[in-house]
Amino acid sequence: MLSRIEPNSAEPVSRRVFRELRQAIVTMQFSPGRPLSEQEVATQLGVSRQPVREAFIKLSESGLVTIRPQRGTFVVKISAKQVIDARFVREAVELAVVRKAGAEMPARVIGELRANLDAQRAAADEREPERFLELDEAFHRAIALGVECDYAWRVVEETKAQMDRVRYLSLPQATPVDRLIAQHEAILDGIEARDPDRAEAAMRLHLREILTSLPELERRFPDLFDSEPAARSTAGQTADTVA
Amino acid sequence: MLSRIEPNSAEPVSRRVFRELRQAIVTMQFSPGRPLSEQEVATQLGVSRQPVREAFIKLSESGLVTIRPQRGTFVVKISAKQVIDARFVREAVELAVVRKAGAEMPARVIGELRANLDAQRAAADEREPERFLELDEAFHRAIALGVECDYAWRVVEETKAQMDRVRYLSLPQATPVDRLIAQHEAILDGIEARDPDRAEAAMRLHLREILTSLPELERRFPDLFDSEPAARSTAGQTADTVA
DNA sequence: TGTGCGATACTGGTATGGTAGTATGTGAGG
DNA sequence: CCTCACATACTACCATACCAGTATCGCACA
Repeated sequence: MLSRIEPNSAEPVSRRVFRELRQAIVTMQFSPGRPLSEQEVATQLGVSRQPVREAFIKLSESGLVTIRPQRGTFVVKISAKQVIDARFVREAVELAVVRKAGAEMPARVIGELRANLDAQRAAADEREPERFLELDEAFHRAIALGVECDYAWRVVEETKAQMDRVRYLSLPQATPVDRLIAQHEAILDGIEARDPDRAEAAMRLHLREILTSLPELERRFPDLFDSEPAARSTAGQTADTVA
Repeated sequence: MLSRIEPNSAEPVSRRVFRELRQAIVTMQFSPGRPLSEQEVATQLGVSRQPVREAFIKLSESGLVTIRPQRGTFVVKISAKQVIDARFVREAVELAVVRKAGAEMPARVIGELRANLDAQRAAADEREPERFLELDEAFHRAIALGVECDYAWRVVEETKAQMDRVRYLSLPQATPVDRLIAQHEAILDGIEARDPDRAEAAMRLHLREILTSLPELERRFPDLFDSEPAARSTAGQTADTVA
C-alpha cells in the first residue's frame, strides 16, 4: 500500500511521510474512518515512529485525521457540514481574489491561464480525469498567485483538502468536465475583460458546483460520511477568552 | 520568563507548551527574530525536548516560527506583506460571515453581542486595553459562531495570529478604543436591522483600521519587521502539480 | 447460558541518546 | 592586519525505550 521511504536526504523524512499520507487520504486510498497506527505506518514505510508521529500532527492540523490520545488515530469521515463550511470559506476567499484579478491581473499571467485552459481541453478529450484535476488546481492557483495572494491561496489549499475527497469520490461517475471547463473560461473572460463583477459571478457559479453532487454521494456512501454533525473535537486550538 | 509546566495531567504537555509559546509570541514577549532552542525551552519549562518539538511544529504550521533544519528555530519577524495578506483573507471571510449574519442571525445571539458591547465600553472606561482585546475577539467570534461558521472562525483565528502582534505592538500608544467600539456598534446595528449590505460595509471599514497603524509601526520598529518581503520559506506544503 | 472481572495487547505521549549538518570563534599563515 | 582552515559548540532530526492509559478477549463464576 505505502511505498517505502528511501533515504533521499535533503528533504526531512517527516515531510515526505506527511505528503505520502496526505495524498493517500485525499485520493481516498485510505477510507474515512480507517485507523492509522503510528507503529504500523512506520514499519510499512521503513522509518521510525517519530517522523510518522510528526506527520500525524500536521495531518490533524489540516483536519484530515483525528488523534485520540491513548486510543488511536483515524482518518476523519467526510462531514457534510465540514465540506459545506470549507466551501463557504473557499468561496469567500476566491471571490475576493478573483475580484482583485479582474482589476489588476498582469497580461502575462492571463496568457498562462489561456494555455492552461487549452491543456484542460486536451485532458478532457483524452479522458484523463486525474490530469484534469491537476490542471484545475493549477488554474485556480495561477489566478491567486498572479495577483500575489500567496497566503490566500494557502488558505484555499487547506479548504480544498476537505473538498478534494468528495471530488475523488465522484470521479468514477460521469463528471461533467466540459461544463467545468466552460466555467473556467467564463472566469478567465471576466478577468481579461477587466470586469471584476463578471469574474466574481462566474467564479461563484463555478464554486457552487460541488454542492450538487454532495447529497447524492452522501446517500450512496453513507459509511464514508459522518453520521451526525455534532462533536467537533478536531484540532481547534481554543483561544481561552471570556464571554 | 516561562513558567514551569506542572504535571496537571488530563491535558497533553505538548499542547500546553504550544499555548504558552503562542501566547508569548503574539503578545510580543518573544521578540520577532528571537531564536528558540528546543533544549533551552525544554529545560526552562521542566519538560523533555519532545513535547517542545511538537509545539514548534504546530507553531510553524501557524506561521509564527520558522524551523530551519540543523540551524535553529526562530520567531518570525513581522512582515508587512504577511500582515496585509492575512488582513485580505480575514476581510474576505469576515465579510461573507457578516453578510450571513445580517440575513439570519438569531435574536438570542444579538442580545449577547449587545451585552459584549456594554462590556467593551466598561473596559474602555476603566482603561483595560488587554481586557478590551479579549472582548473584541469574543465579539467577532460570537458573530461567526452565531451563524454556525465554525470553520470560518477557525480560519480567521489563524489569520488573526499574524495581526495580533501588530495590535499588541500598538497597544502602548494611544489606541482609539472608542472609535473601535463605535465601529462594532455599527456592525451590530447592521445585523440587527437585517441589512447585510450595511453590516458588510461597517465590517469592511472596521477591518481596514489595522492598516492605518502599520506603516507608522514599521518605521518605528524596523528591526521587528522583515526587511525584504522575498523568500517565503515558511510552512507551505507544496502540492506538486504541473503548470 | 449469561455476566463480570482481569490478563494482555494494543494505542499515543514522553524521555533520552546518538547523528549529521551548520555557525562560530580561534589560531596559523600570508 | 587580513584571510582562510579547522576545532568546537551548538542546532534540529531521527531512532529507541519506557510509560500510562484504553480496548478486547477469554475465563472464572453465578
